Amino acid sequence: MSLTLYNTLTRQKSLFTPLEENKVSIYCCGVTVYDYCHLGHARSYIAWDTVRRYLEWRGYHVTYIQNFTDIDDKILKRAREEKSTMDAVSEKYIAAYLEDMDRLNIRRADDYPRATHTIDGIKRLIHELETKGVAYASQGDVYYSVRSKSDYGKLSGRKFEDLEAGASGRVDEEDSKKRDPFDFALWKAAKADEPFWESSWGKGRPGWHIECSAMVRDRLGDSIDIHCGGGDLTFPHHENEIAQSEAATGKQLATYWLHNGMVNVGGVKMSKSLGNFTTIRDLLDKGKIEPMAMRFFVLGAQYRKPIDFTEEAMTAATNGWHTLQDALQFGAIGAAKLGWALNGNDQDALDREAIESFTSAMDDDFNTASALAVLFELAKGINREANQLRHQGTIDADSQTLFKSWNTLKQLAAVLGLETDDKAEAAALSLNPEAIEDLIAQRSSAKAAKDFAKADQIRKDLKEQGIVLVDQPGGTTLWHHES
RNA sequence: AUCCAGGUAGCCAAGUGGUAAGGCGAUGGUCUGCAAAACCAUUCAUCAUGAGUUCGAUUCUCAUCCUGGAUUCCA
Repeated sequence: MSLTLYNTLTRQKSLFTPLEENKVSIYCCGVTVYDYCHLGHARSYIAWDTVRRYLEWRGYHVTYIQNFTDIDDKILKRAREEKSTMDAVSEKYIAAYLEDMDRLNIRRADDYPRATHTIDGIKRLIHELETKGVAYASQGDVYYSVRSKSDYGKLSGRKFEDLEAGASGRVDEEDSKKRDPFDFALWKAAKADEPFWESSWGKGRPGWHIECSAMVRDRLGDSIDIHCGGGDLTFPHHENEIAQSEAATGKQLATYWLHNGMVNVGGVKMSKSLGNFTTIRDLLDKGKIEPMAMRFFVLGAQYRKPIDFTEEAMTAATNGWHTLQDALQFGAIGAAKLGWALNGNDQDALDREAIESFTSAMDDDFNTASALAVLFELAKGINREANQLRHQGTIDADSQTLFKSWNTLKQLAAVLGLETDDKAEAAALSLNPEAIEDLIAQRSSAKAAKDFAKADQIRKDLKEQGIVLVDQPGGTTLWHHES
């Protein structure tokens, strides 16, 4: 089996071959920190987190770098609005970003470089481009000369004629400083009351695209394996990154370019500028959806496809996740009633067929939707046995076989970042079984005396503590933890 | 307008040159004093439209229509 992925650069799926055997370097375009993250950001970073987890599970040693853009017009605007400073605004939203992503079980990057911490690298890169004659200074600004690069447009599939068609009628205030309207800024002269850095071109700050080129080089080198980000960054951002980096180094910037599809609302892209966004913390804090259900929602479609955000979809995702969650939490029940030893290191007890199906789904450009079907197959078997155990006190399957299914499910779900809260599980299991049995006995007496009000009250009380009672034929009552 | 991606059951969503995974929902059933939950079963697809290639296409090619993204900050 071999991993194949869709490369925006070549417009087709191709075999994944890292530059260095068993090692993968990933650079992911991060957020501009001037506001809280919305579902669109969640989708993107859940997708890349899953890619990273899968590659590691596949045996690669992954280095994952993601930047924060902390110098930008919108941050400055926000700072003025909040009567704050650029730094304070950045810090606030970086902290918020990390909080949100932690809740979605998105693992922290190996490093989070920031534009403002990479000024030297940025200036050095611009100087190199100037020396090579592909960049020029103009009234305190520095521009990249797009036409100096013969393969400009190779990532987005654009030709200059296409660009001209789209640019017609648009007049940029910077145009007077540019030699060509398609040239873009590497360095911008400082405006009054804005933060700036000293440079040989005068006081100023970096343009948007250059920071990523500099940070990739600084942290990962001239060439990396995977560069990823939202599909809306393909042009001009990633196109320009390629232009700058490759002009400077003469080497290919990234072998694979991966782009995730957008989250739509009512058929239109969710975006801050349109104002049709719902923040992650709003969804999570208001109990509209659980973190893992949000993750499940995102994983329900292949990462390149657009997905629609609707109330209905949130409900469906929640219900779907609960089905998997039930099966995942069966481990605790298995330990309590079937004597399973959960030491978290059961590499041998795995369902090979399921592992293979899962791997072949994920090997095909990270097809999480298809991979989830494998999880549901496993969950189905587990939940059926769980039902037997709850209702009859026994299971049909062999305990070891069942353990194998559960163990496989647990591992594969973790590869997708779908994990249950073990602490809550443990807390629930710590309730005293004797006390529960005692209450069940009281309820049985009440039922025998036709005092159904009392019987229902006992059942209700237990329910509030997470204990569900199931009456059996013949008068016995089994109980289990709510999952 | 140009470039890119896509149009699969009530909804979401995989996939394949030989008539199509999975999830959600719905319906019925098991169980029960009544429930709830869970489990079991079942239901619905001329795979956007037209043409072409082929023994055969939903899957390949072309055209058309529709949707989204990009061309301006954007995950």
